[in-house]
Amino acid sequence: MYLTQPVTNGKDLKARVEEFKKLCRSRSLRITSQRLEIFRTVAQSKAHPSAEAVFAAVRKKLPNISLDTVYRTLASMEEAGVVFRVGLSSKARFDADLTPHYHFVCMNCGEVYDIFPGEGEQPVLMPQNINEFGEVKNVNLQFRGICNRCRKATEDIQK
Amino acid sequence: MYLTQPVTNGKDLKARVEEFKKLCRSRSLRITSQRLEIFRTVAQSKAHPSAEAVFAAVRKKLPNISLDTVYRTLASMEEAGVVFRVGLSSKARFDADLTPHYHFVCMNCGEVYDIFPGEGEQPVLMPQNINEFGEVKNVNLQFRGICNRCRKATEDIQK
DNA sequence: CTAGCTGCAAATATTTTGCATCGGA
DNA sequence: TCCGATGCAAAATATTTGCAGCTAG
Repeated sequence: MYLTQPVTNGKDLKARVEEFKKLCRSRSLRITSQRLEIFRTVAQSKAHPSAEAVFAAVRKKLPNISLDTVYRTLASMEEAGVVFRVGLSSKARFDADLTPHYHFVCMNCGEVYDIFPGEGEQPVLMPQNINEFGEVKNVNLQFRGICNRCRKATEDIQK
Repeated sequence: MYLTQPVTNGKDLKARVEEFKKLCRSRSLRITSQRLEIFRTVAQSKAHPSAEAVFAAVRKKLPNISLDTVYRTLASMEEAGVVFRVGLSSKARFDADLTPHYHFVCMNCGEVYDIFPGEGEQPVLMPQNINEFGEVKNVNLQFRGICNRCRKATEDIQK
C-alpha cells in the first residue's frame, strides 16, 4: 500500500512518541497526557483497535479520560496522518456494479467516485500468502483524499 | 479490482433483474416487490447510495416500505454477492503502522489481519487518471472474506 | 399451509456536539 | 494570559432486533 505520509514505523516507541510530539508542535497542537497515551496505545497495538478499545486501554493509565476525547483525538491524529483508519467512517454505501473498479473516497465530503482501470492497467494482484488468512470474497481498493470539488471550495474560502 | 463473483454488469437492467430472481430462487430467498425494487434502485444508481438513500428512492415506488427492510435486504444482498459494500460496516478501527501493507477483513467476525507484501511483490499502483478525482492522502486495500478461524468454527458446527 | 419477509416500534451502537472548565505554551 | 483540549451530558446518526401479521411458494 502506498501512503503519502513518511514511514515512521520500524522505530521504537520512544522515537515514535518524540516524532509525534514534534509533529504536534509544528501544528500547534498541544501535547497533553491524553494525546500521548492515546498515541502510545495505538502505536503499540497490532490489533487495529476501535475507539472503544483504545478508550478501555488508555483508561488503565488515565482513569478520568472520556470516550469523546478518544474520538476527537483519533480524528485529529488521522487528519495529521499519524494513524490510519481501517474502513470508512460511519455510513455504509452500496454498489451493484461488480465489474472490476476502485473508488476514490473524499475524506472531506464523503463522496465516492468510481475509478475504472484504463486500457492495459493492471488491477490489484492477490498477495501470494492470501490463503493464510482465509477465503477472499471480494476486494476493496480505496484511494482516499480530498476531491477536486472540495479543494476548490477551500481555495475559494481562502481568497 | 478482482472480484470472485461473476461480472453481471454491462447487461441491461431487465437481464440483471432476471439474474437476481434466479439467484433468489436458487437460495430459496423469496422474491418480493420490496427486494426487486431495492435491487433495481441499487443496480441503476451510480451514486453508491447509502441505506437511507435507497430507502428514499424505493419509497417513491413503494410508499409503505420501512427502513429496516432496506437494511435487512441490503445485508442479504451483500451476503449473496449481488451488491458490494463500499467501506467497512459500522465500527471504525485504527492502525498506527504506516508501512505499506494491506488488510484482510473477516466479513463474519470483523477481525482485521495485516498482510505485508512479500519480497518482490508489487504494491498497488496509482491509476494514471487519479488526479482527475482529487489529491490522494492514502490508500486502503482490503481483501474481504471469511477468516480461517471462522471457517473452522462453521465446519465444526456442521459436523 | 408454512417458512420466510415485512412493518412497526423500540433498543443498540456509534459518533458528534455544546458548554463550562482546565491546563499547556 | 489565552486559546486549544478535556470531561460531562445530551444529541444526532446509523444500525439492529423482537414480535405479530402478511405473503410467496
